[in-house]
Amino acid sequence: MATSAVHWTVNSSDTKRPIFFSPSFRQIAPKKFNISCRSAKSPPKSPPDLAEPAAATTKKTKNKDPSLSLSEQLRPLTTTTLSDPPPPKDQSQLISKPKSIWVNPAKPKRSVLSLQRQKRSLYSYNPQVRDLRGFAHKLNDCDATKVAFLAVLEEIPHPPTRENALLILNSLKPWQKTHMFFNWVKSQNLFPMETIFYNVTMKSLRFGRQFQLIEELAEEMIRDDIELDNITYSTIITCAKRSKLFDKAVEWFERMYKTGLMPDEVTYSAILDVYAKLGKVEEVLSLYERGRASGWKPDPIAFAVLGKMFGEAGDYDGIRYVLQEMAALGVEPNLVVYNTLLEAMGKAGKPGLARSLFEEMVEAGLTPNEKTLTALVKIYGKARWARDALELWERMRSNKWPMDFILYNTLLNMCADLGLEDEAKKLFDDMKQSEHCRPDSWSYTAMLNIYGSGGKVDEAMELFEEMSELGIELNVMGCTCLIQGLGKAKRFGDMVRVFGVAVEKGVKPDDRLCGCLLSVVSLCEETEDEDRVLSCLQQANPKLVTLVKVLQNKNIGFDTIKDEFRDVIGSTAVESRRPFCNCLIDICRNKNNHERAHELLYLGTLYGLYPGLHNKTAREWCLDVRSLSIGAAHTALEEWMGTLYKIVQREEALPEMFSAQTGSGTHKFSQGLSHSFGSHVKKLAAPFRQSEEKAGCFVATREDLVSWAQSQAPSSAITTA
DNA sequence: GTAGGGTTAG
Repeated sequence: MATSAVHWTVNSSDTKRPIFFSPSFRQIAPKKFNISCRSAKSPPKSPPDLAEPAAATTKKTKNKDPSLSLSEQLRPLTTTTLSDPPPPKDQSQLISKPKSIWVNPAKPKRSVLSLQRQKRSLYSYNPQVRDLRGFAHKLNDCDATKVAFLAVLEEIPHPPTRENALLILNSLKPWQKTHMFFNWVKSQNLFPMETIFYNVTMKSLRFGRQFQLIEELAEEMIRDDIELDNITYSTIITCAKRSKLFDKAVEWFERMYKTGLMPDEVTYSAILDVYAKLGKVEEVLSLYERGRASGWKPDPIAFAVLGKMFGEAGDYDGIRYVLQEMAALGVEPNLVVYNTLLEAMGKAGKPGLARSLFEEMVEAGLTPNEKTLTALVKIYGKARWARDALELWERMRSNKWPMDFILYNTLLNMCADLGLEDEAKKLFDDMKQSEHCRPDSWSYTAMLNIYGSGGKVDEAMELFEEMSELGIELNVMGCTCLIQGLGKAKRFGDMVRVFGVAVEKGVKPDDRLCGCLLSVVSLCEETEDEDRVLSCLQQANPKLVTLVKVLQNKNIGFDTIKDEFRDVIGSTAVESRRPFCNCLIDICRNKNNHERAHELLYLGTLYGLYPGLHNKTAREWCLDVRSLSIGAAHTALEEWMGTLYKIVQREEALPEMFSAQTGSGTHKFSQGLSHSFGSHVKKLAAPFRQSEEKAGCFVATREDLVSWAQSQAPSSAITTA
């Protein structure tokens, strides 16, 4: 056994423990990463080797036997992590030595990263800096053709010595210019091209996402025996990452190890981010730990990477782990870390904790920036925390915290989420008067959302005209909001016109827009209007129109309906399936075609569009219609009453309580499902009454229900399936 | 845009 190998496993007999095995870590170990599953009992058969420990005197360290790639090295870890048996129960040592550090002078552990960050060379002052900068600007401004560039190069004010060339190279902006200048300097053969020239050029190429060129330069360095250092590798890796070429990023990291170069913390956190972006949480954590075991004290950037990763996974335990690690290591979170963690808290669905974290940040003396506030506003909006959102807005204004147009738009979206029409209008006007935050397509969309759902059709149409005048693009969501508002106001003519303009301008109708058009169909009273709306829908989704027509043909049998329905729903985006079914039911009910409505509800249930519609416990049966349209909710109620009637007739067991949930419609613009459902209960003379404690909840006892059923004539009017 | 790493919108 290679005892000098990097620690793959935790030996329960070890007296020295890495800090990450502290009890606090165990309490909050992130999901899917149970370190305790690793045991010394079954280490990999041939523990892989990484590099030698860094020698204090050398800048970089070579690996004597770099035979295994990183992924090969990681594989045993990831395959054993989940399959190994849990460790022995005796954890008393862990608890008694939470702060011990993974360093045993008698048996030094292999390092996975160099603790010394690569030093940069120092610049000496160049007295010609002004001339050279000016010249670089000339090169930046000239035509990007080779001819034009070479013509300007003739005017170089001082000879292109190493220092002069480097200064110019550093001042060039578009990657094409940097690349041309680099090639020119190389062709002059005045001095050997050192690593720094490649690094500067690569950085510029990275701005242009020119990964292929960067890779060519790297290969050229290898060919010409020019050293690739940590700066070279981190630039290559991050360029690949930003171009979403993750396999390339990993490949170059592995190549680096194979040449024996140790990553420093910059390269190391770059690769952590690569694995994080790939969603490889276990790999990231094993790299993190092994870095920690090498004596690395991660900096805020590394923690931002971890925080982002856990946020993307919605993993709240992971977020707590990051906070805990920072506290244990005495690393103060900076603004970016706070921003990342706030965002992560939002994604993990923890608005209250996000709020506390924000207050902690402000108390620590940090000033929130646009990104901080955007994250928080979004969280409050999604949580429907109107009071917190408005208080925050007030604080933003009084503290003069920074605003940008993304924050403005997020505030507008928050207003739409909360139905804050006046506030939205004020924000929108602020934007119009501002210099740098003029309303864009997003802002208009948010306003169309607010006006469309708030029934302010004239205001919405005014914005629509304004957009045309200002040349602001109407996107599919704005179009949907507008059509929704116009449909509700029964302004079918305007609706058809808006749809036509939108399609003409390139809006591609999606399933949400089709669902919206379908809901407008359900609102039509005149055949003429219905035909106009259907003709729009015909352009967007002809199969859906066919289904609407088939449903209205009473001669067509259930099996055909079922086939057509399955066909349409199967090719519909998942989030639009239930709305489609709801609208189809509404359309049938409006045409007094109740039988079809019941068939559709049956089909919707059959294909899983209404999960959780019925909830049964021994004590209570509940009908939850909160995600149903009015027509669908009525249909479901009728269906339920029919079923309950039969159960009573058959004298089967019944619970004590029955309830129907419609929701109370906290949203200002909600349709009043509760009210309409209540009317339908009355119409059916169903024994439910509105609960006094809970709005949007209708309740009945077993006795109510039994006496109701007994009072019904056997040929009850209630439709039963 | 200091030769290299991390954060904002349906």
